[in-house]
Amino acid sequence: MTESSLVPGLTTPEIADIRRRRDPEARPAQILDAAFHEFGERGLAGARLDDIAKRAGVAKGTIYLYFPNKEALFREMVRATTIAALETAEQLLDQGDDESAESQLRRLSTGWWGFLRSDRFQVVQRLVLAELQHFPDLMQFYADEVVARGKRLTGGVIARGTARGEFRELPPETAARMLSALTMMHSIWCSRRQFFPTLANMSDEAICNEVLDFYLHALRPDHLVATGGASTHANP
Amino acid sequence: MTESSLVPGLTTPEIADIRRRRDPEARPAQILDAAFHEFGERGLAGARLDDIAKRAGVAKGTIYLYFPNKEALFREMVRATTIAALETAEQLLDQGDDESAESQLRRLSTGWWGFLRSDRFQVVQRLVLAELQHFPDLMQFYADEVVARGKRLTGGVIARGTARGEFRELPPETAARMLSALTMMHSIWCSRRQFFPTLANMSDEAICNEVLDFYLHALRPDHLVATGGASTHANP
DNA sequence: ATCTAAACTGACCGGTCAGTCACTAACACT
DNA sequence: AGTGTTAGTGACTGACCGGTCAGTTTAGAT
Repeated sequence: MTESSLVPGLTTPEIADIRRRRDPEARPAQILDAAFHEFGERGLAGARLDDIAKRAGVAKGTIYLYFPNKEALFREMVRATTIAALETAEQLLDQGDDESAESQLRRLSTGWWGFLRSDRFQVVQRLVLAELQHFPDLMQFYADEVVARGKRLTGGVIARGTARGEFRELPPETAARMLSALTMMHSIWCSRRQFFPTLANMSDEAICNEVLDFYLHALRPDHLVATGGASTHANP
Repeated sequence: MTESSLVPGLTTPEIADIRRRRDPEARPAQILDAAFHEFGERGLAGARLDDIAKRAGVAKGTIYLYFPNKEALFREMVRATTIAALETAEQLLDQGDDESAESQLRRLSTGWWGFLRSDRFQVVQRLVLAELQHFPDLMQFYADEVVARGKRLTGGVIARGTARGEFRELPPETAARMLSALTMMHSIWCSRRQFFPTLANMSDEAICNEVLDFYLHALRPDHLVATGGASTHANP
């Protein structure tokens, strides 16, 4: 903006391409990206379209070329982010079939944890908790596509572990839900680390391991005598 | 408003007391109560002072007699609700010292669960997750007064259990945090029951028990052979 | 009855912001 | 160069809402 191509006919095509070339295909993603930031920071009511436009590097009017109104932009933002997040998560699906269920679960959970801790997911999670009650269809979408899918995946691994006698008898759905609860809540707390003394001086990885150790202990068959080993007792 | 006391001199004192008596002392609580509803529903930016006033049965101006502005009202609302919630929770403190740690923990957690599931707490929780990042001092207050206090209480019981050999060796802080994570996340999910098929047809009590059974299993000493018993396997 | 202070009211003001639209810029062709 | 089409702009509008304040009502004192 400060320096401009004052000699229109003379600007080399490359430069012109870079800074002025119109690329309508790219616009929606650009706007959604900015919306992601602003909605994440301020929520639906608090975010201003002017700010979203500024961040996206377009005029406010341009937003309305691609989205009918603020609410639709919000919906699309949640949808798009959720889907993008899912694609990331899906890459965890590569199964090591001959692994023990425990190590498979550890691998899966560690990947999942990385995903939970990503910026994008933190924002989506906050929005889901704060605002999605007013958008039942979005909530349903999220519940089906994120929650149910994740639960099915984890549940499968656990069922396999139970069948192999690695884990105790427990409905896979329940077991999966418990793992979800532990990891999701910890990921929420992690993003507020400053306020929780104990978490403040633990690394993300350490927290993930602590959760997993705890969780796997709860899955151990009653009759098995676990002889120490996996537990981490590092602490203040 | 529709029917009025048109004969001022004749209204009996009692009736006058009931419907027209001014009671300035009561106003803040009344307003806070309405604010609780509206902020809980719409968030800080989304709630309208006109609506809060209407719900409180006062004029908008009256709010400004007791609170300097919207933000202060929000802060006070969170503070007041948190404190009220704490007082409720504190009543759980009556200790049964000779109980087993397990049954004490169960009693404590069941009470705590009831608290988590209350309307007031659900709202506070949503607000904490959604907006308290913008109010670091409130967040700190919440972390210290609610989270830390709760953790200390639970941690104490667990430490006692560990000392008595009922529970395995595990930092009480960690153990308390795991219980928190399980119960809080489940209470959040419960308030969105419709979207989670499995939870939809479980009672609050059943969910609480499921969580506790799972949790206590994770606390069992490695060398102990638990012979079934407490697990609930009711399921679709 | 009259007066006063305190409590309360709600029309109003001014700033903010979602949404609009008349206009301009860039490209794609002849 | 000329013309049509598509993409993009940003000043503007009107609704909305936080905050104010001149005025009204009430409780109680005299």
